[in-house]
Amino acid sequence: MERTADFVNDRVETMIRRCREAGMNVTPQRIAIYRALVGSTEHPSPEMLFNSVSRTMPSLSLATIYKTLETLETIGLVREIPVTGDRKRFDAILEDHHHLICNVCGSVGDYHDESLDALPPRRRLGGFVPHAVSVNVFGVCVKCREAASH
Amino acid sequence: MERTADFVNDRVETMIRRCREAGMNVTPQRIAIYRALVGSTEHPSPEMLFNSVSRTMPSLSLATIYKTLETLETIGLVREIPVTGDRKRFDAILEDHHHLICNVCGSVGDYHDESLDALPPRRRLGGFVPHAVSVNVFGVCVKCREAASH
DNA sequence: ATATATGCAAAGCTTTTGCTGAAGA
DNA sequence: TCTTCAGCAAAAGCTTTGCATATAT
Repeated sequence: MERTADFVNDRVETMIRRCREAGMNVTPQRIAIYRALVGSTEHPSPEMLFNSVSRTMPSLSLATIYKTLETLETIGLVREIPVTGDRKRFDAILEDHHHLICNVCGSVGDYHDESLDALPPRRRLGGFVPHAVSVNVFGVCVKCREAASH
Repeated sequence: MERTADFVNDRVETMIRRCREAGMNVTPQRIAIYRALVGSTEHPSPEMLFNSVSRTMPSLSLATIYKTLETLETIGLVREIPVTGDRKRFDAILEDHHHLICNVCGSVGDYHDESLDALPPRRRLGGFVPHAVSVNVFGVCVKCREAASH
């Protein structure tokens, strides 16, 4: 939870509206999972979400996390992000932005750059029809750099 | 196998040299797996490599594919590429290039663009030290577009 | 009241690991 | 000859699925 309460509440309201429009039930689990995801900047895995949400909702099951993420993905509220490694990672921020991926610890941070947002090739690429562009910058994050210098 | 024989042979020679330099044995399995990977443009998963290489080397095991990919990755001959989905995908082409990812069938194609190669932020990004940049363009590939129009 | 979702447990897949025999240097 | 590797089978880990109960509308 690293974003402002106003931002998160705004997004949650939208999410509730979109669920109703899609004819889906609005359950406490769905709200809590979405709230945790939209409030986080670490692009959590299902397990990370489970650990954080189940603190306040101890009956929550990991299966519900998976089902909810898939459901929210189908109505365009959540997306899986491309990463290497063993766990899936998700994002609830769908606006153009890019990712800083740490080669040491695997953390995924956000990175905003309008010059990159502008670069999506809107033209066709040899028959491939582009919809969206995602830039991954690989390197070493602040924490790992500091840890290495000790 | 979609690249020229000369290109592939060249890379395989380099790979053999690098293995020796690293004090590793050069086995038929390692050569065959690397050859299949460097000769492919589809960024194969371990299973895809297994299917293609075991045609000519029936005794090959999937475990060897995994072990070999990891070994080759540690000496910088291979890398895992960031994708969504259930399977890992690998690339033996380490030079700057980017990926066209099909939202329909999950295929991963190459995409070369010098203007993108130039954009890696060489400066630090708020403490994050960038090493490499990878651009993923999501969209619909030629095959899926054609299939959809029938 | 009815349709939908949750939670549990089991199953399914991909990936990893341990060990023994085989092969490279 | 000595070290490293391949293959097998078993284990481990993440994700999905089926079903009964609980909940949203």
